[in-house]
Amino acid sequence: MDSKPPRQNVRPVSVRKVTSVDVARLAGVNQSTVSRAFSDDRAVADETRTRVYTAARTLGYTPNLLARSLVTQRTNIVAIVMAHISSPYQPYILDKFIQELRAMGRQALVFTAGPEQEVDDVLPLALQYRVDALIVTSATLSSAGLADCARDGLPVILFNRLVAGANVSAVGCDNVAGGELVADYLIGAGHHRFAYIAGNANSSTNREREQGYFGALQAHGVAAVLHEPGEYTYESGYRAAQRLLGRPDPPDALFCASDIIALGALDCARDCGVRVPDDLSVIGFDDIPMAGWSAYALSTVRQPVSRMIDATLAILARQLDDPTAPPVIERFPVTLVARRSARLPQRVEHRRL
Amino acid sequence: MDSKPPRQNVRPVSVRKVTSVDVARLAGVNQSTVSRAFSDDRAVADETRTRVYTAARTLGYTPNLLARSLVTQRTNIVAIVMAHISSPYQPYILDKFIQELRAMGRQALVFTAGPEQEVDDVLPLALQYRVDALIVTSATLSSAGLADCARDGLPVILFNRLVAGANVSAVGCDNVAGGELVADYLIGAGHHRFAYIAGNANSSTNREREQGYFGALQAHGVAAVLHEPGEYTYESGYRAAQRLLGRPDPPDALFCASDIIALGALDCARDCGVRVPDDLSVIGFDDIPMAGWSAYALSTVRQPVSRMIDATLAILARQLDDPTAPPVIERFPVTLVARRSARLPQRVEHRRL
DNA sequence: TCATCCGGCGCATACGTATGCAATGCGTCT
DNA sequence: AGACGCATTGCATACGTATGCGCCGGATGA
Repeated sequence: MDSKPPRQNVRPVSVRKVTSVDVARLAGVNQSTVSRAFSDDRAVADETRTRVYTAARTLGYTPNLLARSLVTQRTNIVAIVMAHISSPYQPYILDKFIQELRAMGRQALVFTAGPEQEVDDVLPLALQYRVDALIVTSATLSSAGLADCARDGLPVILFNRLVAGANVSAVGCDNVAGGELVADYLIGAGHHRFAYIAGNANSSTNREREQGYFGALQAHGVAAVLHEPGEYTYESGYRAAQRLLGRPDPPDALFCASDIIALGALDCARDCGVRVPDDLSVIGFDDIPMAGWSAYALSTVRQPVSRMIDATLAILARQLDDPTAPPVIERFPVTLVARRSARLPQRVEHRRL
Repeated sequence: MDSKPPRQNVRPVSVRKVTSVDVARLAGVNQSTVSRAFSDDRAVADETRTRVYTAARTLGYTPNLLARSLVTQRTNIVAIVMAHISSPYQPYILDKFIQELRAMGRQALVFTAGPEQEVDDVLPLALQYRVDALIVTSATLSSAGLADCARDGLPVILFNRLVAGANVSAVGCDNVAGGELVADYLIGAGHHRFAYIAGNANSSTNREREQGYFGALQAHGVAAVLHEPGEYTYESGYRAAQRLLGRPDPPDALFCASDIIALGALDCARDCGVRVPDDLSVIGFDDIPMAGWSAYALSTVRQPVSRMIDATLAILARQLDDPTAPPVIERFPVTLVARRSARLPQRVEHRRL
């Protein structure tokens, strides 16, 4: 009775394409009923539902989310655009995002911007897949593409980044306050010769941390501060520290734009025979896991990453729910985690005596 | 003349859904021509093509890859299933995979298996999105789901993992030889009391490395070897080292199943006042970037990661090209990178004298 | 000059699912 | 008893693109 054309498939391997129609036929129902049974539509009798499920199981049916997305106009896919994942702060964030998104029933399509690549280069790719939203962790100062996306109703959320002009949501920490915290701490510890190793110059995080640090130092009457350019890598931190420590007038207090930079600086100090924190205090930013390792015991500024990620996803959910919701900018407070890479401020030492 | 029902959209925000039909209308051609113009089908005149392109640009048209995938039966999406990305060896791999996949014109849908989650749990999700292939980096000994996938013609490639029984492709390094290398090296350095800190017990990498290490030691007549269970984390390595160094008969040679474990062990030794490598030699596996940092200078076994990833993608391309291609298993040789965390073998020391 | 061929394009249909609407059957209320 | 409401299901169509087939016109060959 099966009058299908013989030998349609050339290859013996089962090119199995079980559709809801097949399931419907086996279960003796209409395709629409199968669809309803699988989209937890309550309007289907329990008895029918189980019949559909067993039929689906015997056939090995899996709903095709692409087809579903085509009609529902929702892919349940969120694009995550990052810079190099390699930098050790990113993977933790990425991991958490993926886990949480899955708990929300969404998947993550991950895009990494190459070394010289801008966000705008990978944006078209993401749009082609009709992702529901965009989470951007990549460092960019401005992006016409992002603004376009937001204007078209596609939720865009910047994580730990700020894009000038674009009317998009953003979640970050108070980088300026973090820089100020570090300055106060170092001054309180009685330091006199200050230095800063920068992260990527075109990133908002670097700019803000630098601004807070320099501003607070100036407020305390410190005029001259050494400034070394750099990027967010271990090697960059190492080399910048080499330049600083090789000077005739090396600093005794060093703030690094991120922990990974600070670790490089610490290793350089170690290799140069500079004692930490006796000769040099070093403070980082981010509080990555390695900062707590006893080889470094890096004093650093901690951001509430978990809360920031939760906030990001909350905004995401809201925007997905109501595309007309206005963009939100949330900043979280930071705290200074004192470990052993920086001298303790005087007042703390007094208290200890 | 436009007789569309008025006020279809409630919200003022442009719910722009520009389709190829819209572009076709503006360009004065048929929809199929637009499709051809965008799928580099040569059967379209240059003049027409540019007309289509300009029309698309003015409308802000972006091809809908979901719809395309529905008919072409190809999504150009590859699923990458990982364990925790947090472990510092994974991000580098992930980053490289994503970059290379994009160079191939494919995107990565990343799934992370939770702590207690098996690959089989996330597999259905991946299948629903009709991914073209599956790259699995997660640690699993056996998986019925993977075998099913492979049987259904979906290319599955295991990276640095081996799944018993499943007839799937795999790329890895020679973990057994690596373990042997370490054993020979430590014996050559004149050590007598050996220990091993294991990674996750149910991972093939751990089993193989352990097997090579213990086997070579036995071949050299070493009978008793301390064995500490553990998992692939810094903390686990730290605690295992604590247990080992707290013994009345602590080891003087330690092989850790991975670098991240070794770093924990090194920090524990540092905190315990055990000198490395004078009192204790430590060797890891993987050669993650941190192994080269001067705070650790970890001697370790290096795998040719780049070549392994390239091989993986080559297999992928082949299997996508011809689904009937048989599964391949490739193993790459490893090398021992001698740094300063382990005593040098005697013969080298002799040569130095 | 006519037959042939081919590049270029339109027409129609398929991909797999969701969903509004209608139809059916059953229970309940007046 | 008749009307009405509700639950359940089928029917038909839409989502946006790719592609086989056919048509047309111009170029080429004899």
